[in-house]
Amino acid sequence: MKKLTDILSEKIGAAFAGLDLPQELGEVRFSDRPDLAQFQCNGAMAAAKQAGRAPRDIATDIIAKIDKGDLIETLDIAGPGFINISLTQNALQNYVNTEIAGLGAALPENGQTIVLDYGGPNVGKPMHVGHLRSAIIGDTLRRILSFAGYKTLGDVHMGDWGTQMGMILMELKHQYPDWPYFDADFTGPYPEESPLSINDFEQIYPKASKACKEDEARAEEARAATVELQNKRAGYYALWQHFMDVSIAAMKENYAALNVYFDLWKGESDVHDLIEPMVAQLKKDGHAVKDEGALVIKVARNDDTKKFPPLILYKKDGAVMYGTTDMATLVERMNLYAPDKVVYIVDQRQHLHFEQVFRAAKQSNIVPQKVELTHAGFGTMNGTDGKPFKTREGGVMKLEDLIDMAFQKASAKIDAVNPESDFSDEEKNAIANAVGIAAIKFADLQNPRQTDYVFDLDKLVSFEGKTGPYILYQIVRIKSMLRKAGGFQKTDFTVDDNTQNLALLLAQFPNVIDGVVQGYTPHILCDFVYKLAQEFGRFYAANPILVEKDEAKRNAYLSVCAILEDTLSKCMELMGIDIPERM
RNA sequence: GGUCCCGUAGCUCAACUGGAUAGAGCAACUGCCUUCUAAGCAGUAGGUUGUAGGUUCGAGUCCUACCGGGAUCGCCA
Repeated sequence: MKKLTDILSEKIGAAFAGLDLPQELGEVRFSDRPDLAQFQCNGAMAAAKQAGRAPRDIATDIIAKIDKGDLIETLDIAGPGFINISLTQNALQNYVNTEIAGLGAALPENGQTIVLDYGGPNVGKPMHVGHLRSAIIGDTLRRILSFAGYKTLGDVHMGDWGTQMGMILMELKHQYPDWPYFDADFTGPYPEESPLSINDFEQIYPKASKACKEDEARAEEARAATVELQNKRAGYYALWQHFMDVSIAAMKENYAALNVYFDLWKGESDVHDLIEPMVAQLKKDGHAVKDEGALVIKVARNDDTKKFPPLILYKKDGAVMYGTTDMATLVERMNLYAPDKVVYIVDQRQHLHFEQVFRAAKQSNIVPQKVELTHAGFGTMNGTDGKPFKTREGGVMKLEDLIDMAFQKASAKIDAVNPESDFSDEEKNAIANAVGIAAIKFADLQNPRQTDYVFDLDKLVSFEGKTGPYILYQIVRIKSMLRKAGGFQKTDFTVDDNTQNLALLLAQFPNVIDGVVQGYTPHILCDFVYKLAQEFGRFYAANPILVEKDEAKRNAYLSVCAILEDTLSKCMELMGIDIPERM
């Protein structure tokens, strides 16, 4: 899937080189003035100073050196020195047919392995809307990187080993002191059934958290319990095991509903046994040192412009922190997968933490220098008041409640739009589900990854305008049309006045994929698929296709629609959004 | 206080990392269903890109100052 802009850049770049100017100046991009040309090159203006000549003169010389061949239709200079380029209809058509049409298959493997760390649900807490972004962005990046040729490994990386576990254990001890799990003399065996269901956790954690905040003794108790759990005290460990079973079952349900998948279901606890040897080695090599009662790795550098606190391996009470498990997790990942890149899709507020971990990992050679460690942070989900999102009751909205809300709304919409539909209950539910999930995922993904965004429930379950359901709708209209067309003579993509914009958009697909891969920014794909769907909408409204009398034209347009369906569907697939046959 | 991020249409956000006339959606207004799904299409209106300077052929984008908002800065994650 070679980029059209690369093909043109090579050609123009060679002309620059021929004038003893840097080849990079020949970089060509899709034009932001489509009324003037399809492509533009701004290099002549950039070259003006260094060449000591007027930009338009340079542009004139560049153009004179270029053989238009069958590729370029027009090549001219505009404004201060823009070089405007448009392709011949044939060239554009060939490109779409050879590089874009039938792109169902992923790109060839590039030999690189990339570990993606996303999800990050906590054991012992129900999943809420705050878990949405990491899951959706991470899973989409996994799909896109995979499509782009990487070997990807998505790891859910559960929070199952931190202080919140001690807090929950102690809260339960206060509520149920008679449970055998808390009896240090109990010799087992412990019950096989979990004494708690996932719904119980809704109450327990908030209570535990409140107690620890208000009462230092309780906080201390929780910290101590955490250490004991991490040392695998039998009763605590057995109870913790129940938390795990119950929580993981619930997580799997939530993630499956969102079409979010993981290759690895690892958690902080999985690397527990790696911590001791890792720390021993770090001490031996002089990386880990005692400081203010804790064992730390110092990561500050002389040229730092901000304060870099050390990474704490062991707190003064002996418990490990998430930095410790993150380090040990890197040890494991290097051993098991030897990735070229590790990307963390985690809240932006943890950026400093990851900078610390990355420095520590590189300083100690736990991670080889050439391995790329990236924190692809995402912004906070704020309420309409601009503060971190909370429900009216002050809590957070559960993920399954959000999903159900979207489902209900989609269901009502189906009834309203088509009251006499022949949808079976089963099909209707499937459609409502697909529409609801599409709405939620697309609404989230279209926000740039890095910035905070406002959690607006109405917007999240909206079906009109720049939304997931809009795109599904356009695809469904194509499907419906192709069904009604029955058999038709399939042709290549034909470029004419009515399909030119579509062709030009389709041609941007490789640039879009590349853009997402470079910046880990899925919203670029959202923009693309929306524009494409919109352009189809125009085409569809302007050109009645099924009733077209000219059979060659009818076939050609139906074929264009088929290629559009493939591309649009591919984009949705890359976001893990299912498409119904009808809606 | 140090460091970093943000401020673009009434609202929510884009703008391919310095390019031409700053674009979408929502909300508002006007048209379009006896042609393929109106969850749609076409159109109108809406802007001194927080303010003031600067850098240059060219600034929403870079620099400086100020105003306003946010994040973060050692034993939570």
